[in-house]
Amino acid sequence: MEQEKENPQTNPEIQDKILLAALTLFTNKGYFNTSLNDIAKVAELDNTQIIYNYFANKHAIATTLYNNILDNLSISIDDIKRRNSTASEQLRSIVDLLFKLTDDAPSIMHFLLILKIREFLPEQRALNESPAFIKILKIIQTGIRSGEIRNIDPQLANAYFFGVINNTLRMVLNGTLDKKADSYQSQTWLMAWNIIAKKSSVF
Amino acid sequence: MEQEKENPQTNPEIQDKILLAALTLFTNKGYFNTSLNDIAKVAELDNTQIIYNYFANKHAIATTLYNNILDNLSISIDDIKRRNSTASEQLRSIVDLLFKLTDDAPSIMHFLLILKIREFLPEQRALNESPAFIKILKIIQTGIRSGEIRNIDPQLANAYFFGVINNTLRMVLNGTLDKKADSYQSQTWLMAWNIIAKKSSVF
DNA sequence: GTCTATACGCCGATAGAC
DNA sequence: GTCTATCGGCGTATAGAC
Repeated sequence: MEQEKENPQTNPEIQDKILLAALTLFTNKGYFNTSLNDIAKVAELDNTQIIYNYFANKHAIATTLYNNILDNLSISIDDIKRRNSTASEQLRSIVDLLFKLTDDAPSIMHFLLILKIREFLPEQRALNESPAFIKILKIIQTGIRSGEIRNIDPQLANAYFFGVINNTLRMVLNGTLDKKADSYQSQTWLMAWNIIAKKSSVF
Repeated sequence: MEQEKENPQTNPEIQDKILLAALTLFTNKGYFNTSLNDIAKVAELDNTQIIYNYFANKHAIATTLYNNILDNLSISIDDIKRRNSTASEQLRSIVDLLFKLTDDAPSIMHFLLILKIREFLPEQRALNESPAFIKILKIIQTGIRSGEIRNIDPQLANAYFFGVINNTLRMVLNGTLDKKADSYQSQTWLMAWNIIAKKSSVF
């Protein structure tokens, strides 16, 4: 009922088209302003009802989107942790990923940073309770123990660091900052990192 | 049609009750999950139709709420500018106001920081184009000219400073930070100010 | 100005022919 | 698996009696 059907008897490309159309529409107009008809049109389906071959209902489309995005993020973070040893390097790589996503896949970042997901997926756990975000908090905790990060409440460090990062990206997404995210990245990273770093050794 | 009726022939207290009920419900459940019936119930009206004596439609309720909140904010900022001379003092007072509001009127801050207003009020200008937020940007620009604030893009300074402030308040509002906003205020102000201040003279 | 009744539109979802 | 037809519900808004 609430999930993606397990055996879509049809083209998996169509499923992707539906998900992509839904992502675009949800971020542009909002979940409640988007009808299944809208999704079918943007996905270039002949018929609205085709959607029901792939998803039980509109809600299931949003759930799948949400899970796909968070799963990918979680996998990327695992990868980053494997490739980098220090908290500083790991956070630096995560910031790198988020800025890249903002330029290359703004809808995904819009979904994560701007949409009020609880409004249409009330049964899903909050973003900061998802594996991806728990892993980020753990990186911060590790950084505090290793002495890289100042000894403050990890949640506060998290709030400060990603306050700077995410707010900058939000302003790129909504056009208040008019250049590509990429052009703000190095400066923004420095600012965010220096807030929580033990010494401002980066300057 | 889209506005509050000019001559409500009835009790203005009822209008306030409707607005307060709507604010509560919009922030708790979201605009689209809130029906006029819900609002009537929370406002303790005998009848849903009474709402139409005060507002042309649901949309007009949201518009009035939005304008009231932004008007009050703008007035408070005018007041703050009158009472304080330096950019640092003015920003400090604005932060003070925002933290107070978070503890005393969380719905208002929830409306400002968490709701995706464009989704249900698409015709309204964006938050950062409202008088209140333009005034804040001007304070930052003044601070840069006077040498209090480092010479960077004012919008970037804005993004960094309020990234820290607003993200902290967001986490208080959603419970990720479990104490009152008040207990994080002085530390958070220091962090935010030191990002944009010319010298870290505050330490 | 209050309140009941009801119209109307939209949209999600189902049924069933092919 | 496609597609047409249609149901049913919800919620906004109107009409009109009192």
